[in-house]
Amino acid sequence: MPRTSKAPEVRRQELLDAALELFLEQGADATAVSHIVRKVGVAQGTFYYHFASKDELVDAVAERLTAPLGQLVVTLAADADVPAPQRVQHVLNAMLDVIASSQGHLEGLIRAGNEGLHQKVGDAMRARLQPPIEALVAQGQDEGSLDAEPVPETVELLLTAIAHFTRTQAHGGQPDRMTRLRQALEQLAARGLGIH
Amino acid sequence: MPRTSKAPEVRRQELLDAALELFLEQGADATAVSHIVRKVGVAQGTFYYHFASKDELVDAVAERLTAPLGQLVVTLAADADVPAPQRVQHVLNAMLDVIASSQGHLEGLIRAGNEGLHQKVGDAMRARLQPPIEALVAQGQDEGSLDAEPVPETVELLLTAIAHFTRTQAHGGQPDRMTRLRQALEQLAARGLGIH
Amino acid sequence: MPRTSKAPEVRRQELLDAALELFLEQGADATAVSHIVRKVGVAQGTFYYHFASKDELVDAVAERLTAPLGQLVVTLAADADVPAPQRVQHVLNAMLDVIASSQGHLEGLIRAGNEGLHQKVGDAMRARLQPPIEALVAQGQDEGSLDAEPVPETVELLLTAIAHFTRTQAHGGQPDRMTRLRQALEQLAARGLGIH
Amino acid sequence: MPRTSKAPEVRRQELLDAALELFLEQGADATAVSHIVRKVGVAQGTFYYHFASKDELVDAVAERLTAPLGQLVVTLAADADVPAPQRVQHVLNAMLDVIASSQGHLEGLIRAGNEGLHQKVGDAMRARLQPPIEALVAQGQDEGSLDAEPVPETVELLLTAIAHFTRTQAHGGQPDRMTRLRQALEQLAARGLGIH
DNA sequence: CATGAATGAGTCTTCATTCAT
DNA sequence: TATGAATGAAGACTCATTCAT
Repeated sequence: MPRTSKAPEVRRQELLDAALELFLEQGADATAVSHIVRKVGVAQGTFYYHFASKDELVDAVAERLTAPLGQLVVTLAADADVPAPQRVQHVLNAMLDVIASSQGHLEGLIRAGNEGLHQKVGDAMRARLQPPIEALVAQGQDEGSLDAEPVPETVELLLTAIAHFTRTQAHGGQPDRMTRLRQALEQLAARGLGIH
Repeated sequence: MPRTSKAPEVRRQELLDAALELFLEQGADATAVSHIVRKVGVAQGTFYYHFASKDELVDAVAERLTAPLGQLVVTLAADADVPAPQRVQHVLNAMLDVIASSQGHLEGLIRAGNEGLHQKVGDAMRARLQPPIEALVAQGQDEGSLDAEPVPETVELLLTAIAHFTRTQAHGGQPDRMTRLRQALEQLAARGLGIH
Repeated sequence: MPRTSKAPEVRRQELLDAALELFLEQGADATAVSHIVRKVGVAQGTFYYHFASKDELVDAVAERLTAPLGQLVVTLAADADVPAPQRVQHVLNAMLDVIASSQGHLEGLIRAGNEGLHQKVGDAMRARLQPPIEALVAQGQDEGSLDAEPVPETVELLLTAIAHFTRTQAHGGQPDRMTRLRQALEQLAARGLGIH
Repeated sequence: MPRTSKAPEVRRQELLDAALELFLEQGADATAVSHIVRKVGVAQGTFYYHFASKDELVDAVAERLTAPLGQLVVTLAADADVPAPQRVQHVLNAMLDVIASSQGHLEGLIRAGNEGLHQKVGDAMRARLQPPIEALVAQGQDEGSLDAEPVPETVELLLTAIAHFTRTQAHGGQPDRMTRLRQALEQLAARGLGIH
């Protein structure tokens, strides 16, 4: 009942935070708008002042989950000081490291009932990572330091392999299993991109 | 309201058929049990006489979608007359051919709201295809005609790449796009498995 | 469909009233939530805004049916100006009077299909009446003006006899039958408590 | 599918047995006809060949639960060799003994969801026990060895007290609690019937 | 006597969304 | 900006009962 007014971005942030937490705990489908507002301590209507629909919220959450890794990749992929083949390895290593250390979030993301969000995050991730990596590989291809024809599709396929790595990690893959999977992945990338 | 009795397998089949169709049209989540029975022309209770729950039905549908390709792969992968490396190519070709010609089903499968079924089919597919292909690759590895260490994980990753191919096809990928993707996939497989 | 907003207590009251009426008419089990909301003229969801479940509603109704008699007894049993034995008689008389004049409600309460509510009301009633009466009798016992060992259990049994009186009244017991039953009950109480 | 034909009474018995067991385990309301037939191993329709409705079955079960104690009481109450006041004590003792040793059945009977059956058994019990006991007390009253006016109603009230004893036992009353309750009950009966 | 597939009305409950204040 | 009561369609599932064989 105390009517607490806040700047729109702040409220939106609060709602986003609460939603993310709940989504990871119980799945996005299982999280009702009423849960979210209760957690934040605002009225049901308030939610719809800040988001047009629950769907918009889900998109925003997906976007947010995607940002950190995306930025990291962009940064590393653009590091002109490093030769393309090595840069690819750097990017790949960094990604796998981040993923390996994100089990917390990931576990929530793949829980039953979270298929929708899971898919959305996956798509957003792919869309975000494809361009910088593709550019990097294309450069290597041009220089002749890499050999991966056709470039876009090869990168695409490797990204799905990484997504699978992520999913496996999320499902609580055993350490040794993850190690072998990483080994397979790195080898597949190296061979697939013609890195020697 | 006229009471039409049929053998359980027949009714079950009818329900399965109707469900599959609706799932592909509007997604499994969006398809209510009531829709299915209406389509078949039986009472709601009849559904629950033949399936314990909607979930059981979804599983049955997933199983059904998965069976044909699964059997094909098993058959080809076991053809001892062909050397392992070639057999791998055969299997891969066959799979990609089947997928390329299945756009109808696939399109429905990946529609928004079908994430659950999509996931289930994907999992079932992976579970089904992994063993025969893994065995085949392992044999090649033993013979020295292939080089893919570690075998299981490498196969795993290639299967996810195939899944991505499937998804892309499902999303109505343009012919030239599909061609390049197929090219990339075949090259990735060949290199990843050490086929020369 | 015109949207009429009311204070929660008011709406809750309306729903409670409607529910009570329907429960008495057709039994709580036979009364669907849909009946109640139809009667009040609100949407189904409105019910669940005010009550967490049908069960909570039933409890609230039971509580409500139980309150008046409970308060009366508490008041009379605490009247220190009257000697314990007489006070017991007062209390007993008052209870039987109230019961005798409540046929309307009672009849509905014991109808077939209302066993659940009936039981709940009975239990609530016992829980409510036992303490004040037990205290009263214990006091008489201490003073030596009553003789009822063991006190709690004796009171308990007498309360069940009263419950039976209530049930009989509810079942439309004939006046002369009720008279004799009351006579038997008063005598049983007097003798059982050692009142001379 | 093997069509096993049996004498009607036998089948009825089987169904009755299964039903009783299930009722005590999970409550009569919670026990579907389908559960019962499954347990017996017959088809759904078979049930309706032997019972007109589920309700009739419930009645039959109630009747059956009621029989043993009923016969015992009839026998004891008619034992002309014993003076009425003592016979009353015998009957009371026997009843309480039986009840005290029947916890198994009783527990099931009062479980949540069994209110209907519970009520029915209670009513059947009262109807069965009232006549012989009333006759016995009336005889004592005529002889002048008892003093309980009015007889029928006094007996009625005592029977409800016994029912309460039963319920308490069923609810798993602690031994000392049961002892006190029994003491209170015996005293109430003795005093109420004017036995010295 | 028995089968068992079919019926269909009915249950409680959930939840994204709206709107008057 | 915010409130919060109200909406209403929709959902999965249960179960006593029937009936053609």
